[in-house]
Amino acid sequence: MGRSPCCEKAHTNKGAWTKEEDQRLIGYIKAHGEGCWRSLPKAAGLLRCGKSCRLRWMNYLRPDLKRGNFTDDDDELIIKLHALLGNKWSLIAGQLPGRTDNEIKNYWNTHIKRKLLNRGMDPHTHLPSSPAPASRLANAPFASFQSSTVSFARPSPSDDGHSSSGGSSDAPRCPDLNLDLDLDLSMSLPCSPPKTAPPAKST
DNA sequence: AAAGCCCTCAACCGCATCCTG
DNA sequence: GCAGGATGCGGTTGAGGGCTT
Repeated sequence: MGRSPCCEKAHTNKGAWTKEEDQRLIGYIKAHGEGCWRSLPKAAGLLRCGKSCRLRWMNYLRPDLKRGNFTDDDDELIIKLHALLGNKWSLIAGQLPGRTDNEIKNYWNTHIKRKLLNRGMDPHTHLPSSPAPASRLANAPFASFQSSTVSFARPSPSDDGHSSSGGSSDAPRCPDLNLDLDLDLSMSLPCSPPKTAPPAKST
């Protein structure tokens, strides 16, 4: 089916945002709040698609964003969450206040993937990428997490390959596991302090 | 000092899901 | 119950910067 474009592409800017555009967007959202992304660009005087505005705000302009410097704890948490959730970046981001799904996704692809590969682990399955001796497993902190903490049955993301976007029939939102994330995570993070602070909801 | 290569991050695109009429 | 519209998510791409040769 021909999906109508989300905006009049002929009249929208694309590419990097300018300072002025940022200021307009920030000013508008401060005055009117988030929401109605489709109509926001026009109302704010921006020649941008609503999706682009939302993305810019969510990933870059939001005041509560914590940028740069992932800690080792963050790394481990992301790895564990990825083992639990797969490529559900927004869910993972939800456990890391101040971080965005895009940021985590990029960080995963650039840093953590390599980190896991260096540990001899497959970044998709979180299993040893090659038949590894037990001693090697013991060297990987996450391996112990795998075997001892994560005993839930989760079809490996790359197992079927087409788990993309969870577009499978009538499955509920998180079909793969019982997502008591808040509980499970807070009690299964051996290496991180009780940092299960809920997303900083100011006001 | 210059050229080429690699890495990182911001942004875009298309699809899936949710919500409302 | 159905259809259409809006929003959110994940994958992918391109530009810019830094590093190496």
